[in-house]
Amino acid sequence: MGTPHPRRGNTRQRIQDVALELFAEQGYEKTSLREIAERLDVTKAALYYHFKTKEDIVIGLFQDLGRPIDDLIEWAGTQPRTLETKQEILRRYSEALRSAEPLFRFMQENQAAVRDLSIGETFKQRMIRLTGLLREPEAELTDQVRCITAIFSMHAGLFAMQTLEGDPEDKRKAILEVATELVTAAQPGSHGQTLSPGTAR
Amino acid sequence: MGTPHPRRGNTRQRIQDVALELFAEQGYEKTSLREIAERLDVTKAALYYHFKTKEDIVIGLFQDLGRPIDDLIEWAGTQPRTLETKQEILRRYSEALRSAEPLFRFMQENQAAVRDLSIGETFKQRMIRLTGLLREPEAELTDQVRCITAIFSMHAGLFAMQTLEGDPEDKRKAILEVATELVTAAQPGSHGQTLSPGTAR
Amino acid sequence: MGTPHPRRGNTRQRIQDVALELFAEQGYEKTSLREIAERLDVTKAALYYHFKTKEDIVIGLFQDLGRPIDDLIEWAGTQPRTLETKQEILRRYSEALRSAEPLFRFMQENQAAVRDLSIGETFKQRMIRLTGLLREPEAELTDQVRCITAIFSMHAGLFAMQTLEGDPEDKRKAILEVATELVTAAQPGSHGQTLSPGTAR
Amino acid sequence: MGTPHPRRGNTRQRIQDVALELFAEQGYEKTSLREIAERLDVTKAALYYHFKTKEDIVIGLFQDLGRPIDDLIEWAGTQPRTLETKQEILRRYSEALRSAEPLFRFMQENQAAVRDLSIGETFKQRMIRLTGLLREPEAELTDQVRCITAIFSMHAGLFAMQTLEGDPEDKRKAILEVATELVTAAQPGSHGQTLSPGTAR
DNA sequence: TATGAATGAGCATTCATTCAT
DNA sequence: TATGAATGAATGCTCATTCAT
Repeated sequence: MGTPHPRRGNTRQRIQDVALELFAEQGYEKTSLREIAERLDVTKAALYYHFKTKEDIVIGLFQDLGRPIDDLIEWAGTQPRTLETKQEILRRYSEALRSAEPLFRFMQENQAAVRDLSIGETFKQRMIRLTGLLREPEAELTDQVRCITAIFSMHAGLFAMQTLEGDPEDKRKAILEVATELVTAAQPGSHGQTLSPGTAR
Repeated sequence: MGTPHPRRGNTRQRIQDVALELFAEQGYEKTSLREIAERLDVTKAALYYHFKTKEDIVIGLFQDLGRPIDDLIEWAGTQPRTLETKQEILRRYSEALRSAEPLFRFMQENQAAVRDLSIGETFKQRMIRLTGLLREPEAELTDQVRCITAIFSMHAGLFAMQTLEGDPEDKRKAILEVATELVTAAQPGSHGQTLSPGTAR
Repeated sequence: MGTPHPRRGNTRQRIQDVALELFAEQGYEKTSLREIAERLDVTKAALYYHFKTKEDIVIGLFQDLGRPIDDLIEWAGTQPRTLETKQEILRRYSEALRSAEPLFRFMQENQAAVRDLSIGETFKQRMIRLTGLLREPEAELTDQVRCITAIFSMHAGLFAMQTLEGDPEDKRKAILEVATELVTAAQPGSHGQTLSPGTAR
Repeated sequence: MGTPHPRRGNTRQRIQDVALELFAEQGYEKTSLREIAERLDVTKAALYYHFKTKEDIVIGLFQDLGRPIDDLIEWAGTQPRTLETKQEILRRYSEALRSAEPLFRFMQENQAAVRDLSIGETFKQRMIRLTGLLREPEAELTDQVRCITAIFSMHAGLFAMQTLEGDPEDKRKAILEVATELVTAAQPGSHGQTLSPGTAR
């Protein structure tokens, strides 16, 4: 009675949407399957038809939304390790983050929880590979720190910059500019150079 | 001394120690009071003699270990907003982080969980005040980003730099140097300046 | 032939085969329809096309495989209550057990579960009728025990004799011999007789 | 209100009592902790204060009630392997069964379920050791079967003999007598002997 | 002759918390 | 300064079953 829910074929997608929303908003552990189910007006058992476990939902999200990062890493692996490549990596990473913001906020804010989900290690490996593409293992420690900071400043952007007023897109560009600057300064032979005004677009 | 229950009367302290260790290691939600009690070889009820709730343990930790940050902020409020002050803030912050590493790792990795603990907001306010002391509200967006990044790169240091080999103390100094550089570059009138080699100690 | 789905149209049979295998191996309650379906590479719903309920699968098994016992009882009812008849009953029962071993092991090891399946009572009645054909109600208590033991020693053979080394068929014959001996000793007027070497084949 | 249940100190015992009763009556899997708790008028959580898992309840029962069998086996191990010893083993086993009847009925009727409880293997080992004390490994197959049957006829007594009318104690003695007879007949050098009237008491 | 999608009831287990002693 | 015993509420998950297609 009422609307007796016609078996819509998009339930799996809807579960993922709601789950990500709640995970990002309240945290992974605090979000119960009951809550997700209720919000979708289905039973918990329905969730289990589509996903084998709660963790499986996260895996699904990661596979669907984490793809751009994988692509980026793969692409970067084929490029020469030039400064230009590194700058392009940052540019693309910035965009990838924007397109999957909730997922990354979720990972960022639930590191402890995510750590013992199967994807925790996967994700960590990705980040290591990504930073590995930016830093030169033989460079000075500070330069390596610059590169890693470049990446993580972008993550910080997901929440720490909320305090800043201004158009989100402007902020994103500013963050990218600073990150680019850091990577540029870390480039071998660039020491003592002028901080270039940046070329982020 | 040397007994399994050294120096009676310090149970409160021991609870905090074990709790912080477990919170940082496994996450706040995943750590149960049963686990803490077992590890201390007391009953759960004993925990409740010393702390009113689970959240209360965190509050206690924060009051005891978060103090240096409070002091830092208060001190900074009395100083002139010069570049030197900002550099000194970073220096002190770096040290504060080192001395309370597990607490900060815990906060960092459990943001979602901490957010709806009473100290969540408190902590957020502190960070806002802290970044407020570094950045100039009228400065360009990129400069503000530089300042915020300076702070958060230090947080990232708590885990992201594990991938880097080298003495932890060396890494800390390198991170501080980069942060200092960022804040320096953000200083009004410094644009186009040479990146100074840094003065972190 | 030889394909994973040999001879379409025999699904009902295949369900019974797999179900019995799993029921005997893991127990009735521990075996879920999901498991059966997965092993057959069909959906749970398919099972419901062939059987109205889980219990129905057991009923089906019983009807198909329990038949020899029914036949045996019916046949025995028409025979004179002589010692020879009783010996023949044991011989036939031994063979019936062998031919439907998994079913009997299942019943043996899941008595509690089977008890509140509709066939539980049916099965019990059969056993009562069967022992009724061997024992003489007016005989001494020990003689009655001998007869009942004769039957149940054969059930024990389904698992308890695993510990014994030797060819299964040899064991079966030995069990039959002992059972025959018991029934023979229970025969009115046989007391004080020599234990005959047995005539089991 | 009503009788606000004074914290009685015997809850653990009461749990075991009710659990065994229900396990024996309805089966292990079919008996839920909710049911046990309700029957005791406590919450499920209270059960978990006393037992770590459902399985743990069974383990507790086994430790408390299975003791006599352990004692018997240990005692038997110290005795000479004479016919008299074997007869005494049967006598004691018969009594042990009587004193822990519900536990054994439970094991008997829930073999499948018990098999993958930790005590399943334990129990099996006990039975193997027990039968090992009766049979002579070098004897003929039929003699070995006789010995194993002797033991298992007693188990059968727990349910199969319900059909027999008569005082339970009389039945027990009759079963013991038949079992004794079987073991006696299996004794080396006894072949062709007269079936002795038995000496069970 | 099946499947895809779902349900309702239930289960074992865990948790933070309470309170009399 | 603790403990023993318990609770109420929740959680993730599984199961047999249904039904439209």
